[in-house]
Amino acid sequence: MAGIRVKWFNLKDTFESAQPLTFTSDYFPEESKLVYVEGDSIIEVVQDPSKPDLLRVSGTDPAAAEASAKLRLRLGDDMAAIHEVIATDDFMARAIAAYPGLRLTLNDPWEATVCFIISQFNNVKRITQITRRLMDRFGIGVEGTGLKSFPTSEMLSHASERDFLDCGAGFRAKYLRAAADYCTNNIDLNRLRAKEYPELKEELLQMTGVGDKVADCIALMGYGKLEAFPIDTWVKRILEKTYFPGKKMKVRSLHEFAAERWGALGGYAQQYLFHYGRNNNLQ
DNA sequence: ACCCAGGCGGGCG
DNA sequence: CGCCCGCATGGG
Repeated sequence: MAGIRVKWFNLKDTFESAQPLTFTSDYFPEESKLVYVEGDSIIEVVQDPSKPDLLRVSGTDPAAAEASAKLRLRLGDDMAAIHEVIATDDFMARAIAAYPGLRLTLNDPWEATVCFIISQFNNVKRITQITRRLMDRFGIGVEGTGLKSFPTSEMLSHASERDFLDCGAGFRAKYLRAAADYCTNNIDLNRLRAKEYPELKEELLQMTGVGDKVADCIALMGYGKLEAFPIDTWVKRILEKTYFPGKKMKVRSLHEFAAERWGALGGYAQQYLFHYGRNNNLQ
């Protein structure tokens, strides 16, 4: 296994940045290893601290494993160019300097939908907990391992609200129930890949339990629409404190501000704001 | 005990 | 429309 050459990529920071990858896969710090399920096989990605610019990727089919890692970890992104565009001020420069290897990830649209429905009014630990229970209970085991695949919408369409409650979903159980039915019977999330961001977001907003923030998260991390700029409580607080001190801003205004400032790379700017702000206790 | 967490839908003015 | 409120659950 030759491995993949990377620059400005940090597996651990990326894994820890509260993306669907965080909720659905395992990271082993002592081995600097990410393990996730792709279809019916296991993919392992290792970033040895002594050789951080060479990723070792393994799987049943080595070529397919590398292709998967490149896609899901967005290894083709030109981070030097992205850093340059989103480093609009000192705050962003500090965020980039703190986590220069932080990347967005590309996740399955349905997985992203489930993860971010669960994420509302919730915390990262519990989002992970609920997601793992769903996988454990409704996913399909991968042969020779203890891991399970992420259940499809069809598989979850057979789950009851009680089942989701038992996984700890709380008031989001009815949203998950509705989404599983909707994505099985009324819409094919994979068919939305061809749509541009504004139209895609409109489609996603049709789902009960998917509002402005969750729709942007799905667009960004499920479809790779880099202009999407999810505004959650953290991002809102950080934007207000950094760019509008003393003011309380409306989400609508902040969307306009972000679009103006970071444009087509708003999603990356948001991920750096979020991760840096959250990990450095900026409020 | 009390507070909050990657928000959303519904109801009211 | 915009604003306000309740909401399940579990960890700090």
